[in-house]
Amino acid sequence: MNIKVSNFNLKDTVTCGQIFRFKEEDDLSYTVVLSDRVVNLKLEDDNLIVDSNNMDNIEEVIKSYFDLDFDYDSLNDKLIEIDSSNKEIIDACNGLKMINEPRVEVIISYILSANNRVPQIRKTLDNISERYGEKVLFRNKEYYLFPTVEKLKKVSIEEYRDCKAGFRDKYIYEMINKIDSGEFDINSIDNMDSVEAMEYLMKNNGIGEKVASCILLFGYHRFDVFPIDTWVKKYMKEKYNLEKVPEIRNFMKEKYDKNSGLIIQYIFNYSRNKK
DNA sequence: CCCCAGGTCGTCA
DNA sequence: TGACGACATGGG
Repeated sequence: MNIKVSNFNLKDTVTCGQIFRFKEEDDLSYTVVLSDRVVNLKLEDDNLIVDSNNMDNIEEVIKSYFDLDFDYDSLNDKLIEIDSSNKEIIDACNGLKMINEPRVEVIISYILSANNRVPQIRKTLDNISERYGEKVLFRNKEYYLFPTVEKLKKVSIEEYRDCKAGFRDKYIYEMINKIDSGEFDINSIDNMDSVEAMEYLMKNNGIGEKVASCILLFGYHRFDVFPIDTWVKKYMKEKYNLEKVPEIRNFMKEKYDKNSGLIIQYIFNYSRNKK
């Protein structure tokens, strides 16, 4: 089926480091494992061609996951108004959307991201999914959904280690069990402002400032938090001669306030692609 | 064999 | 608070 889209940059949205479990196909379409199904997406002009093993409610599912109904244009205009040099950065990844990732998956994914490389994060997530997630057949190939908490609560620290989680094995184990017991309530974050939400997330082992902001940005659509990583640091050093994280944080907060997370993601993408 | 990765933790001052 | 080494894993 087709979905009419405008200003949607499928490639950058999928590949810019928000999500890990996707594959670029030979025809330049993207196969992505969502929470309850596998989808293949191909962009032809303003048509998003969607295929899936489960087409129920597919338009709503895709629009929600890829944030297609959110108005980015006016935010982008605002960012350019604040600093006209942002035009180059935004143009470089124009149409990039902030994905709405399933919450448990985004928490586990970014716990894994600490001191880790993207291919390794992906491999570990695939291992966990293959061992404990539901198998799905799509276009004659096997895929595995990210496991439910019901499944993961039975997984031991050693088993996470076997999935190559490394020293983060215990963090995942603890987090899943807190989610299962209700000690950590993934939905209570909706009722917190971002400062409270950061504190709530960072009470857990394995979640620091960087991981917490990724979780809020990609899992909770919070544009007022922003991860500061090596690529952003590099850009800030070159452009503004800012090196320390607190300095960068204050600078961005003052300059962009509620939209710092969005411009940071553009900067990340820009800086990383430029190499 | 060393270095590092979308960092965080524990420890020690 | 702030600095600093350790930490699993795998690729360069």
